[in-house]
Formats: sequence, C-alpha cells, structure tokens
Amino acid sequence: MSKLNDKQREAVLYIDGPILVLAGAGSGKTSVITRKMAYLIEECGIPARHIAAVTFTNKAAREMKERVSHLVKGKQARGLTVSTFHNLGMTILRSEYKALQYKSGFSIFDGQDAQTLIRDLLMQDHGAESDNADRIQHRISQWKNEFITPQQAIATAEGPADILCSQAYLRYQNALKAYNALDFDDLIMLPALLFEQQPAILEKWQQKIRYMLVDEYQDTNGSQYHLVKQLVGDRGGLTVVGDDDQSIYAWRGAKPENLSLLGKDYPHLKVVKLEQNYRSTARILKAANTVIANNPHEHIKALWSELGHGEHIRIIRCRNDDAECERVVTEILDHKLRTQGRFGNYAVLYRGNHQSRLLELKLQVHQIPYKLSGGTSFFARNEIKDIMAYLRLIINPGDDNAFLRIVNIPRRKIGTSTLESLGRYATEREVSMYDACDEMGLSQHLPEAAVSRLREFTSWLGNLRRQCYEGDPVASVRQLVNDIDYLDWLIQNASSIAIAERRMANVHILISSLEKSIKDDDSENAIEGAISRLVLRDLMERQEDEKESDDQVQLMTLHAAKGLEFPHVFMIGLEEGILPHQNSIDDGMIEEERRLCYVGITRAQRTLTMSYCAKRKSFGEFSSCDPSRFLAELPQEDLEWEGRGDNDPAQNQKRGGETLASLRDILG
DNA sequence: GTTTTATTTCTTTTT
DNA sequence: GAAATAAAAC
Repeated sequence: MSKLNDKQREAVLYIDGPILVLAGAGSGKTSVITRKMAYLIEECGIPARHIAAVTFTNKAAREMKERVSHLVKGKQARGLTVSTFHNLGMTILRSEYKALQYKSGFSIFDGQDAQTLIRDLLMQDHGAESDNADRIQHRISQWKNEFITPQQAIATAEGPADILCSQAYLRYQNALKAYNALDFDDLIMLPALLFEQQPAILEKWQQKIRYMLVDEYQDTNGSQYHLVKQLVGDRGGLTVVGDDDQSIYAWRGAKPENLSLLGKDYPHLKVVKLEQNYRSTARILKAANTVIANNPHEHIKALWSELGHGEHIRIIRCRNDDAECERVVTEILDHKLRTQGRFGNYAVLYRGNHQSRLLELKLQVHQIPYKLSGGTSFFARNEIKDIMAYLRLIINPGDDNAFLRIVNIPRRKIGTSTLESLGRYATEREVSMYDACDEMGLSQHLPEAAVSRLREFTSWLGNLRRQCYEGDPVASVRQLVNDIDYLDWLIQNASSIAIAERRMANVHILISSLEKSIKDDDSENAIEGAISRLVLRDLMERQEDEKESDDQVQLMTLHAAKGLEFPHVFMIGLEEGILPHQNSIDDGMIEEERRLCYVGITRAQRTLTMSYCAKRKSFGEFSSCDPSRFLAELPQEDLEWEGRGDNDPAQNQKRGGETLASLRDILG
C-alpha cells in the first residue's frame, strides 16, 4: 500500500459504495484494481470467490490474475474471478441455459459463422441478392449491444431498410436457437436479459458476486452496462476504472458516456481522479495532451509526469511504404546497437493489420526476432475452424453450420446438390441435417449412393461422439484428426509442405489447449464446457512456449496496444486516410481516430518516433499520401522533423489550415 | 463431383 | 497483390 500515491490509496480504501476512478493513461489503474482486490480479500474479509474483476481482453485478464497472485498469499486468492465480459457471460449461461430454452453443449458462433448464417437466411427468403448481409449483421450486433430484443427492434424500427433488418434479426435469432447456438453478443445480452426476467436467478448470482471491479469502463456497451448494474444491485459493491480519452471502441457499440452516466445511477458515487503519469517522459506526455486537447472534453484532466523532459519526438518522412518499413527496422537495429538494449524494448504500432506484412518482411531480412499480436486471430484460421467445426458437431449435432463446413472435408463425395436436398428435407422434417441423415424417409429424396455416403459419415462421427463422452475425449479427438487424414488434406491444399506442417502444428496447439481446458473443468460434462470455452480463449500456451525468447520486437495495431507500454515506440503510417482512417474522415468520426492516436503516443515510455510516406502502394497501385492532420496538432517545439519537403502540415496550417489535398485540387 | 483457371473484391479497428 | 468467388474444363 505504501507504493501507492494518495489518490490511488484513496481509490483502494473506499469501500462504502460505488466508486469511479478516472485514470489517465499510465496513471497506475491496474495497480489500483489489483491492490483493491488484495485489500478486499485480506483486510475486508470478503472471500475471494465472491469477488469478480472484469476486463475486455484475455491479455488484460491474464495480467491482472498474475499480479493479484503476487499480492495475495497462498490459498486466499482461490476462487477469485478475473475474466473477460464474454467469459463471465459464458459461465453464467453454462449454468443457466435451461432457463433460456437452450440445450447443453451449445455452439458459439464467431463473426464469420454469423455472417454465413445471415447470408443463408437471406438467400432462403429473398432469392439471390445478399450484398447487404454485412450491413444487416452490423445492425443486429448494434441492437444486441444496446440491449434491444428482436421484438423491440421490430416495434421501433423506422424506414424500410431498418424494418428489413429487424425482421432479419428475429429470423436470425430463431435460427441460432434452432441450431442450439449463440453468437458473441449473446454471451453478454442473454445473461442480462435473463437477470431482468427472472429475479430468482439474478439473486443467486448476486449472492455469488458481492463485489465487482470493471476495467476500461469507457468500453462498456449497453448490454454490459445492464449486466453490471443488475449484478451490483443496490448493495453498491462496485469499482470502475476508465478514461474517456482512451475510448476507441465506439464502433463496436461501446458507450463512453457510461462513465459520466454512472453518477445518475448512484447519486452518492465517489469519484477519484488519477493524474500523475508514471510511464512517459514529460515531452511525450505533452504531445499526447496537446493532441487530445483538440477533442471536446467534459472534465479536463491534466496529466503530469516527473520523469524529466526526455528526447524530442521524431517525425520521419519516407519515399514510400517500403522505405518506411526499411527505415523503422534499421532504426531499431541502430538504436539497439548504440544502447545495448533488447529487441523487446521496441514496439511498432499501426492502424490496420495489413500494414504488418511489409514490416514482417523487412524484419525477416534483417533476422530480427519479432512478435506479432492480434492479426488474423487464431480461431479465424481455416485449419482451426475445420477442427472446431468437428468438435462443435460432436457436442451439438444441431449445429448445421458446423455440419456443412466439414461434411466434405476431407472429400467424401458429398457435393452441393446432395446437401441442398438434405437441407430441404431437414427443414421439412424440422430436424438438424445431422439427424436427417439417419431418417428413413431420406432415401425418397436422394440417390442411393448419396445416402450411403452421408450415413457412412454420420455413423463414423456417431462412434466418435460416444467415445468422447464415455472414454477419453482428448484421445478421441486425436483419433478424429488421424481418421480424416487431416495432414494429408492440408498438404493437398497448401502451396508447400512447410505451410501444411505449420497448420498442422496449429491443430496440435488447439488439441493441447483443449486438454488443458478439460483438466481445469471438474464439472460432469467437462468436454462441453471446454469446447465452448475454447473459442473465447486465446491460446496462451503458445506464448508460454515462446517465453524463453521473449526478446522480440512487438508488432501490433493501435487498438491491440491499449493497456500496454514500451520503452521505444514507432508509429507508422501517420497519413490522412490511414491514421485518421478514410471511413472515419468520411463519416466525420475524427475524435475517435484522435483518441487512437493518443493511445499510441501514450504507449511510449522513453522515445517516440512517427513516420509517414509520400507515396504508398495500395490495391497494387502507387498513390500519393498526405501527412496526417494529427502531426500538425503536435507541439511543434518538441518535434524533430526529418526528410520534410514542402509536404509540411505545419506550413499547411500557416496557410490557413487548408490540407495539401485541397491545395493540389486548386493547382490541378 | 472435382480440379483448374479467370475474375473480382478487398483493408479499419475485436470479443 | 492476395484471397475469396465464379466459371469452365475435366
């Protein structure tokens, strides 16, 4: 406790009611949460199993768990819940699914699964055109995030397009239920809905969770707000931590105004501001403050640091994106050599995942070890989706989505025409496609050969299902992968054997993660819980393996960098259309892009380097770029420009704030 | 039903 | 300039 400053200590010690901690970047908010948990357990006598801390990412949850276990000795910390919102929702649904008329072993649909389902439904209803599946999915997700049911959506929808969406929402939700499946948004919304409808169930969970701590509260959406509010009840055991300047998830339904709305729900809300930054040099902090000052603010907070001025912030202009990446890489090499530091001290941050490609290439050329976080998530990979589909089908035969994905992987000579007939028959009989295969009447609608191929598949899988439930599930899964000759399939479909082997290695990572997950679960149907939870897990054992070689340059998007810090940070692609992203410019959503820039700047502890290009290759064609407006918003006296021609945003501003693009237009 | 070739779309950001 | 989709050939 002595390591905390006055404000931090105040936030930890206050337990008489709900408290909001407004924590600026680098002000030690994770310390507040972890120490508060320790305080609640050790000093206030609240057993760990009655405390829940909620975060948004697995990474944050893992780190928090680790830090608490260092603070709280021995067995006292046992039973403590530190999880993501989605994992918490999952835990609730795993025990309450019956009240929602779901069956055990339900599947979790990711964004891709959800989209194909929507596309299929659209196809069934309106024939061909399905180019708006994307929009509909987004709209449905929006409703779910705002805690709006299909019925409410239909009742309130205005305009033909929105009415269509609301009908699709109802249709989609019914389809999910028929498949015994949930999407990511349901994991939050359905528990909240259940709590609202069935007070007895709510009370049971209120008994379990007596104190709640929520990290990054500015990122909560409507459904998450309801979930938290109901669990907390009028007992008021709640600590939330947040920073409206770091709200970068409004696009997925986050409502940063939840921060200021908290005072309405709890009139006696205690508010503590943390303004001392322990992370960055004064210059970096000043840059961050100057940029973010361009956004409108409700409460002004003044972040300050005692770490000295530090070096100037460097802005480097490059010929093109290739030169940019090359430059960053040589810059890292050079700096590391001079300072005798580690590769792990450097991070390169960018707006979009695709920007990592060139960077990776350059790092490989120079033989620099690097770690790319995020990107195409593990579970979006084809080989993982395949095996996951098999697993899903094992615990949930009603999952037609999974059935369709793997029924012909590997080739079983079951093609589209067979599946179409099977699908028609299954809907007519109102059973799943898997069950339809075993029905007698099927022979009337399909040729003999097709029927026998389908039954060969289902009887084989049926066998495996039995083995899974009665014997050793993990061994059965290994058997499965063996039976289908999956490595062979991968080799056939990959451009090289090395790539196929890499993919096979991913499958093994998945299986060993499943194994671990089963061990953690002592309930009776451990496989079901383990497989469902698998989708939400990030495969940390991979990181554990790589821990020995953790001296790697960190590569990630600005979004993924939130909550992290690095001694030396490079931000690349500071260009109009990229860091404010073009879509955001078009929709006038500049503030969130500016916050994204703010998040990037505040990741840096000692040095910060930003770069932009004169030209960039996109869509395979070169096009010229303009430096980001955010560069012009930085305190110019703290900058050190390099390679700057007349492409100068500061000069542009002197000319009256006109962008270079508009000048070009005028000049032709 | 499967394999090969041509064409088109695509790039925000994530649980 | 890749990766997904459509069309055509096998």
